[in-house]
Amino acid sequence: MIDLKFLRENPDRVRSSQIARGEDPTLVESVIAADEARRTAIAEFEALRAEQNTLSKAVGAAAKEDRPALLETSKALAEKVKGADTAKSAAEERVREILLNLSNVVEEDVPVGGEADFKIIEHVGTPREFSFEPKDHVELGKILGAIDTERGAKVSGARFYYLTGVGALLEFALVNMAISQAGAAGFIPVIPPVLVKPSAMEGTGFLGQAAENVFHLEKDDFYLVGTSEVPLAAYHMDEILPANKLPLRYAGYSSCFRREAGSYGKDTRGIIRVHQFDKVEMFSFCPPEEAEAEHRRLLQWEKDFLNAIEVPYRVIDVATGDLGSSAARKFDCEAWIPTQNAYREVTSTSNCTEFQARRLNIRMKDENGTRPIATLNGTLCALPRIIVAILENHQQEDGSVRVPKALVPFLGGREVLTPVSA
RNA sequence: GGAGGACUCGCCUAGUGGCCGAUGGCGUCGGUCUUGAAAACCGAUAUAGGGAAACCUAUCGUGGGUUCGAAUCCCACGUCCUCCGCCA
Repeated sequence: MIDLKFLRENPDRVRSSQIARGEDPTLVESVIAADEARRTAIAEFEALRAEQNTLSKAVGAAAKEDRPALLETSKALAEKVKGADTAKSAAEERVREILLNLSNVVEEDVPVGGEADFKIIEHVGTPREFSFEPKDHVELGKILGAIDTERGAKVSGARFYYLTGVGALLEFALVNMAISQAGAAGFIPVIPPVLVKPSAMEGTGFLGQAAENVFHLEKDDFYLVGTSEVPLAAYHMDEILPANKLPLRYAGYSSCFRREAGSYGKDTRGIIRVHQFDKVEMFSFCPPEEAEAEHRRLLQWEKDFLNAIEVPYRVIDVATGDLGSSAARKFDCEAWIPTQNAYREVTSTSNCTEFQARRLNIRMKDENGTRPIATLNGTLCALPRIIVAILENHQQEDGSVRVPKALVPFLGGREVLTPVSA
């Protein structure tokens, strides 16, 4: 949710942000009009209410014989107050409704355009030249006894999989490596709930344009989170955080669930796009004026992790039209996937400024009083995709896979993953 | 799932229809005293909204209701605690 006052004072900023995103700029006018109506309604209600309050006091103080007359007027007034109250609530609700449909205001130098209009910030590492025909991760997963997509489909359907043997071990190793890296950077490790109430889902902005991609348990009105960003952001819902504790950084490890509606036919092979996967996510609460710097730090930690697993990747500045509604800016890291001859998104970091915090009613307190706080998130390690990147980039001709140096200690000293006998 | 009990301003607490935005203590902040500190004493100490301002309005777990008037009465829900049953 963007700030009403900011919108009132900078309608043009908001309008151009909406246009850059390819979203409706006329919402700005709607909010301003609704806000006018709201303020009028509030003034009316409050005037009546004040009158009623004084009158009510008079009733209590009045002599017995004067009461009936006073009660007469009071009763009539009570009716009016009720009406004005309803009108006020409706007007406020109206403003909120429109406000919730407005996306966050994008940062000034974000590239404008759609999904394809991202700007490449840098390339790190060079795609390897293979002296043999590289196998894809599905095949490697089979050879290593690490990934079983067939049985995943048998048991749960398309886009499900089992990680087995060395595949499961690889997940544990990567999670431990991620958590230990995060811990060194001051993140508090967290294992959050993955079923959340609508308020948490809505507060983080996932019930808007992203709604079709979340699993909903209708009977119990729970949502399955698509990322631990949700329970991490909502962790401090309705709280005021003291400034001297900021930035507060959390590293959440959880399963993530995504319906992948509208992606039929995309990435149907393998575990690039699945309904359920595990992820270590960084989340940060910090003062708004530090958000941009914090965003850069999150990006750096993502790069550190990718550097540690020794895969080539590039960093892109995601274009306005491809940002989530909460994000003012987003950087993606895309790892090189040899068999696709392409860079594919493996991590992503967003600066949500005060947008999420305002919806979740999270504020900070310093000597100048309470004010909104900024929230940021970034993927440290999305398991399946990182596993894909490792298997495909470090494979050897015989189907074995070299373990990146940094990961070796987390795999009990194992330096190579070797094919299991058939 | 069943039976009870609780929920008040950072914490603890007073408050059963108008004098209550709300008592007192603790904590915190400022001051007096002191070389400094402690103690003692004095004072301050919620949030949001409307208004140019004076000031006004809302908030006692949440939402409804009764009433001229609700922290206080009624209903529903939520959370926590205790006991019973079931269970990884």
